[in-house]
Amino acid sequence: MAAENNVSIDDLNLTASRRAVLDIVMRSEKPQKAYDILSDLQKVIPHAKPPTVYRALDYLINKRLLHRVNEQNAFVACKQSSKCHHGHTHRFNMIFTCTKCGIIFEESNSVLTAVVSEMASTLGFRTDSKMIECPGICQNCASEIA
Amino acid sequence: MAAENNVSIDDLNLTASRRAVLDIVMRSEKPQKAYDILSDLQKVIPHAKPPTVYRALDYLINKRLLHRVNEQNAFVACKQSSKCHHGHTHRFNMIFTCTKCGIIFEESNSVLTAVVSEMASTLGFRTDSKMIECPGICQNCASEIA
DNA sequence: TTGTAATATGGTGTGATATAACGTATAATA
DNA sequence: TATTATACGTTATATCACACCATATTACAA
Repeated sequence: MAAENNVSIDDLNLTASRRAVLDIVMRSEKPQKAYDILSDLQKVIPHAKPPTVYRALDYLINKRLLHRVNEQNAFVACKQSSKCHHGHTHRFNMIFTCTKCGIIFEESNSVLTAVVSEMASTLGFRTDSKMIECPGICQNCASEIA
Repeated sequence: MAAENNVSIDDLNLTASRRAVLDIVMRSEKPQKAYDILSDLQKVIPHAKPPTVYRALDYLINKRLLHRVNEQNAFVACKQSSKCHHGHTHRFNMIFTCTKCGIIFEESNSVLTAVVSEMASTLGFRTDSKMIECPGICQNCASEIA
């Protein structure tokens, strides 16, 4: 397969499909569904199939560039990784997910990190991803309901 | 439909299928998948179909008897509800989920509750379910890998 | 330069998860 | 009784995810 156009920085092998998937996800505020990503991807890589997307997503998640939002079966750019590498990766990030509109808020917090770390270690539990999810309703949707 | 066998306590309308689904989920330590629940359910209600299970699950989750574990697409009995109603329902419960074996640990903690409540209210975010998920690897699986 | 291992991709198919839609039955109540 | 709300039966389909096998590319050692 032609790999002349790959970009490799920082141990990152961004092939055409990986770069395209990363672009698609990063361009959106809200988490993107795999098959929506596929539709967009096919505009650039017409022969792309579901495995094309899932492989790229797996790779990018492993590289900590994307998160999977389990509550939505969807994928979003990692705020921390995309902005900087200021050494905050040991912190826990809370993802508040709106079950109405799908908007998410990703927040890091030292007290959160401390308490979750302690709970996990008490259980002998290893927490690799440092991503926590909390479902709920965002302010916007809450006001529309009321 | 015959509803003579329904049990209604505490505003709870436990029809045959709901009671059976609740039993199936409560009998297991680990979260149960919907189609596994369906298989078990069909031993009691042979004509049960996927909607039968999902309707019962929705109902039981709304009544706070079950949780959905998003990381696993599976369902588990709520520790708090099944044991008692000691007024701890305002607390946040963390569900640590092992991505290897599927075991979960549900823990409540006042510091966690305080910090998450504060983060949520800063964002104007309403957190109804009070369930937070944190994926990782349990001690057992971690030792097997090593 | 050839062999080989590691990685990435193409393409097919299918397993696993979830719900829409429509009709019917029952229960509660005006 | 008529009306409404709720629950259920059933069919079909939508959605999500990956196993599998073949092929292509790269890097590197022999």
